[in-house]
Amino acid sequence: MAQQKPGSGRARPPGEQRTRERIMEAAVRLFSRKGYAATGVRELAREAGVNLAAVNYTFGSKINILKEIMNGFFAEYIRIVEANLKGVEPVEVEIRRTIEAAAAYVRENKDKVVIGLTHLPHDDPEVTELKASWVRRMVPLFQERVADRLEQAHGRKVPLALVGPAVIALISSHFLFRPVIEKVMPPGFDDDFLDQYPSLVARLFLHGLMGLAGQKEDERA
Amino acid sequence: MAQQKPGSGRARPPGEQRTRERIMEAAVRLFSRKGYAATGVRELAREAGVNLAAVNYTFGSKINILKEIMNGFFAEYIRIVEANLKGVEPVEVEIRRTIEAAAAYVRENKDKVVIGLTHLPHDDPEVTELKASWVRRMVPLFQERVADRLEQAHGRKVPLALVGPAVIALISSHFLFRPVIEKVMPPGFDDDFLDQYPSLVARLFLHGLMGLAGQKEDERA
Amino acid sequence: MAQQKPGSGRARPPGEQRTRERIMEAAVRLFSRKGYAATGVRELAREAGVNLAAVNYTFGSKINILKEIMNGFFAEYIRIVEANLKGVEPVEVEIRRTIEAAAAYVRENKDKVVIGLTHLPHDDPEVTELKASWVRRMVPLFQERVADRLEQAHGRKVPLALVGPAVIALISSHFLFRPVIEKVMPPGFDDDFLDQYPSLVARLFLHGLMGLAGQKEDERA
Amino acid sequence: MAQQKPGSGRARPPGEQRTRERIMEAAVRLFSRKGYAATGVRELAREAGVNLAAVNYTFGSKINILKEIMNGFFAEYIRIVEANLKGVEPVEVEIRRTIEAAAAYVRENKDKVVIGLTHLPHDDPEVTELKASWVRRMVPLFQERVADRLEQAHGRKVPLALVGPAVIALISSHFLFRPVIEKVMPPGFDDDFLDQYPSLVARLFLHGLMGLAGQKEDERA
DNA sequence: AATGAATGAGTTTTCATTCAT
DNA sequence: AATGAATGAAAACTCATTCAT
Repeated sequence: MAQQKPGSGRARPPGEQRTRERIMEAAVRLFSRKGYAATGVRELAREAGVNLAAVNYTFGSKINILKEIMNGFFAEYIRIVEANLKGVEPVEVEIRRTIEAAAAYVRENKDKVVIGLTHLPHDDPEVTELKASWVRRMVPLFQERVADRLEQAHGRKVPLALVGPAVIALISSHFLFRPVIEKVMPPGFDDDFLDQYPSLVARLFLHGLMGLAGQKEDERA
Repeated sequence: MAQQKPGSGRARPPGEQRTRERIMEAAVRLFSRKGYAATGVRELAREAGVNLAAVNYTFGSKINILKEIMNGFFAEYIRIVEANLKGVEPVEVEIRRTIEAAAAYVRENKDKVVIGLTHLPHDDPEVTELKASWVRRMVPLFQERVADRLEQAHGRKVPLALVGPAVIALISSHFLFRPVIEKVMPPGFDDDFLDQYPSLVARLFLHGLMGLAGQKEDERA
Repeated sequence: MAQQKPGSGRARPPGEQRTRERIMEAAVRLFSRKGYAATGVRELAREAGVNLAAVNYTFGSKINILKEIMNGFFAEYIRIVEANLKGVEPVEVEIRRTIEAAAAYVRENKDKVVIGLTHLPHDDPEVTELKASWVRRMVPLFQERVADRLEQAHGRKVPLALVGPAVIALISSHFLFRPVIEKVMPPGFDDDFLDQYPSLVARLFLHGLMGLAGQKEDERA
Repeated sequence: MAQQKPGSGRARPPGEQRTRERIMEAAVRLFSRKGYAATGVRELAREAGVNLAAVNYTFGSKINILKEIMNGFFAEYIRIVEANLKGVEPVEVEIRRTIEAAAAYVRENKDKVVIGLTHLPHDDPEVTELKASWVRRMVPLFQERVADRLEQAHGRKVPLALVGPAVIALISSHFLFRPVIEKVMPPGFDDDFLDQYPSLVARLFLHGLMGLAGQKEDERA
């Protein structure tokens, strides 16, 4: 029901098979601007330029669209982490590269990220479980390839419950506040800011992480 | 339809003027768990233990409850910043103290923070403007008391559009993911994690900020 | 409950006893513009500048305000008819004088008239009965002092079920359409139209009535 | 709240596309008895025998039903006027024929007429504008084909702001008061009254109009 | 495969009225 | 005598979903 048969050769106007894609694009746009709950299926269909019934016909139900968006986002995120945190180069180098890659991805997929971060269906067990299952895959990854190696190198434990959420929030924070930032900052402020974004974010986080892992000098706080 | 037998006036024991507070508390709880849009006024009234009509009677409309929560959160946040970033002690000391105070506040007001961070009425101009007006007050504060002083001290500009959102997202990130973390981490993982939380967060961010402001050594990235 | 004690000498700010009057005035204005059902008690209280509860406190219920307005209008209308249709002068003269007086009253009390004419509570037995009881007083009046005398003089019956409603509708018609007329006619169109109004209306109706009562010449129609 | 078990699609026997018509009929009945504002959508749906949501689904909103009724009434009214006031026969003949036709239409469509006459949304600009736009089409029609010709023939101007509203009010007046009349008159009073109605009304108004247009004998008033 | 018409359950908000003070 | 706070009921409308075609 969620998987579409691609080349069924039906007598439909060509280029019209894109119903599914158009709905997805509209959903990403709308969910990220108004939130999942505030977005109606009618509005979604209108924005996508498809028939109202096509939404449920294609995805089975509204919630499946959200799930698909989230799965796409988390899958790509974890792919980036796995591709860069291979454990063959120095931790610092790998971490920096990972964050830069993730930040670049986030920069190009602002909307999906905002959805993944802000959706709060803490009551809907299905969605919470979906999120949890992805996080369960990330925890050992971070534990082995970041936390353990940092502890070995610098002697301090870094708490996963802090840095795990922190990376993702840090990377996304600018885009989470984008609509407000645009109202407040002078136009053109980000002409090259976005170019530097991945590198800036990586430096910010990497230094923070090192500070967390290392130097005992700041114990009294 | 011409003769109506309506409600019967006040019913709960007199002196029970807590209606407003009870609605606010219920709203903070529900909005932070399900999001503003997904929370119905009915549910809100039930959770608060007040009459359905009391919600609109007291607040005029649902959106005003959200506005009040947000105003409360931002007002306190800015109060903390102003109280700690006075410009009399070394920047680093002030920054650390500010973040620790903010993190402690966030730890005690998880729900309000989550609401302020995740609500996405990027279409509702009133709410976006509310957020923007608070941010407009913060920008010069951060500029003068953090960015400028750091530039003087270490010679590098720190981009406000990055670090501004970053602090707030960093401080809140753990609580943003809390429901998922609880499903994934072993029970009891945070017995003293929360105690250390403000200090950990402060160290993480402060070192990151210093890395951003200082050492030119990592220019190629 | 509907009757107020006028000079009770209470220690209230002077000139403030006018609550009742202010509500009545506001009601006449609003009911005539939006209709009884579309006018809310809150709006009424706001327009009158009195407390919300004062409305029900003073009048017992919203419907009583309407009844009072209607009673006032019908009472004055019947008073005019009785005062002018005394049966001592020629019918034509009396009819003309009656209509002119009624039209003058209507001109000065447009709002009340519009209310009396347009309110449609055909389901609310109380209001229909109120209207009916006034009409029951008018029927014999018109029968004896107009219909019978015209029949004697000109030989034809004039149907009361036609001319009774007709007079009142005719007299009021201009004001019933006023808001539309104002949009359609050039400004200033009625600078002296309203002065002539009673006389014009009287002529229009009187001639019509005579045509109805008299000359057999137009039998085939 | 995340999984909803909603409605079950269409239920009534297929080919029963009468939903729209049934709603319209019920609306005409109810609006004319209780007024637009006092008629609830619930009641409307019940009376029409359709699902509650069907009302808004079919018409978009309650006000559109009213607009459609009014447009229908005014369109037919103007059609009658245009068909009969062609300017080829003597004015008197044409006027009489027009009024008789209009009165016959009104007699068969009492409810629509009552709605068109009594609805008072003098605040709702959309409805007032709708009325105004129809009246704007009538004004030149009456001016050229009635007022001008009468002035030529009898030498006196007839004020459009009086006679325009007057015809329509006169023709409709009996039905405006019908519910009251029925309570007051003896049963059976109108066994042939309604047959004669168009001809009576035409005579009443035509003579009135002539009186207005002609003989200077009653100048002092 | 695709859709127009419909559905039951829900939404937020407003209603006229009441009553303790 | 007057009113602020509250009430049950209903208002108009929208929801995601369904199903006959």
